[in-house]
Amino acid sequence: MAEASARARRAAERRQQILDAARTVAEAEGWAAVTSRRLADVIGYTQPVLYAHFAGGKTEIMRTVALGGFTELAAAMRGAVGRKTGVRAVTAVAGAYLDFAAAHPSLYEAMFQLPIDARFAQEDAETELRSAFEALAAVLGDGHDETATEVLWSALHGMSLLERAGRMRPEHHANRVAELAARFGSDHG
Amino acid sequence: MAEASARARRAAERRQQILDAARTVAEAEGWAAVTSRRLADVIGYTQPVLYAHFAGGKTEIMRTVALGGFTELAAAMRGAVGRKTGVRAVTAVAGAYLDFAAAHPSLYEAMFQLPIDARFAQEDAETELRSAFEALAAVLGDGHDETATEVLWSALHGMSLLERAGRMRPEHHANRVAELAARFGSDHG
DNA sequence: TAGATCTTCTAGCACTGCTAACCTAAGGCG
DNA sequence: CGCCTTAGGTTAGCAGTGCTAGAAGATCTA
Repeated sequence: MAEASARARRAAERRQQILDAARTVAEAEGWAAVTSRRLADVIGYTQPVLYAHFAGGKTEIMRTVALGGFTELAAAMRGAVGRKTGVRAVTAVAGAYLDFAAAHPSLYEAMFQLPIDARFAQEDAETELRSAFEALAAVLGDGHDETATEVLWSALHGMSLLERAGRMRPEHHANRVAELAARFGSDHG
Repeated sequence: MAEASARARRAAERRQQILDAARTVAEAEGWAAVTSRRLADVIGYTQPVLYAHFAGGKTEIMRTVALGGFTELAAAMRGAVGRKTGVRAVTAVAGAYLDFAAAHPSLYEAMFQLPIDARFAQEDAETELRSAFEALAAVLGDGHDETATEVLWSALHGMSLLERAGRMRPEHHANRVAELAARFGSDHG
């Protein structure tokens, strides 16, 4: 028993090591640099060990990293909003969202570029995704169905990607957030 | 001279062949299937021929395909809007945009996932990009600076990606377009 | 017809994700 | 204690990727 749990613990530790390595390398050099040989090197083992912990290979590793990202994003949004309401709440959540995407571009990429196969506005979605969606829905206040939240999410997602891709004028970042908050912070039929 | 132009014409034809092949294969099987060997096969030559026409390799081929996509997108948006104004114009342009993205997912992917290195709201941007941006700006009417257009573009871009990724409820597509039009079709300080 | 040039191919490099087969070290048990 | 099973790790290799150097072939020029 003690042996078995020790075994399991060591396995869990290495599993976490792999995830940490993947995220670290990805953030530093992009996902293209996250190769199986590279990860094996970082954790001090050889390639096939990765497949012992993640049968799905690189894809499953990315997916796991991505789910952790949703948890972090949800926390960041909730922390930024606090007890604010209306335009101020939307401004806060938008700022937190865009800051998160800008600070962890590779993590964000894994979260959205990857087919995680789940809708946000759906009860049986992964709890990580659902939690992030609800943090966003909260700022729109009552009287709004989930459609409005989907649209707000769309705008934030698109903006973060276009800003990162250099398609938006960087000096107008604050203006865009204000514009967005004005259009989503007050009511519309 | 006639020989030289014949030579040039044949080169241009093969160049176009390569672009067509890339787009066809990409639309059918995704960009991962667009390999240099595959393209060479389709046009009936061997790999190195591709590099004679596109020194930048696969990246340059994708970039060229992408620029053509912007021209098509701009035309689709202008055609859909016609002489409409206000909420009806935004609805039309949003519909055209999202339809385009849904109809040509791989082309759209190349247009935005690739670092084309240009901002939309910028005078010296590639004319293809600039044209598409202006088609979008037109529906917002006068009295709006380019910030509002950037935000609208963000929302459309994000929505098209999230719908394609399966993160949005498909049956609420029309609701999202209506929601978006309501928030962008009327004035806001 | 001889020579220069332009075009195309063969062959191969260094890399990718992934896997089969072997080898070794540890744990369970008579 | 010593055997035997099993889990964990390794080496070696497959099929595929983008890309390129150098040889061979076709075509136009003089």
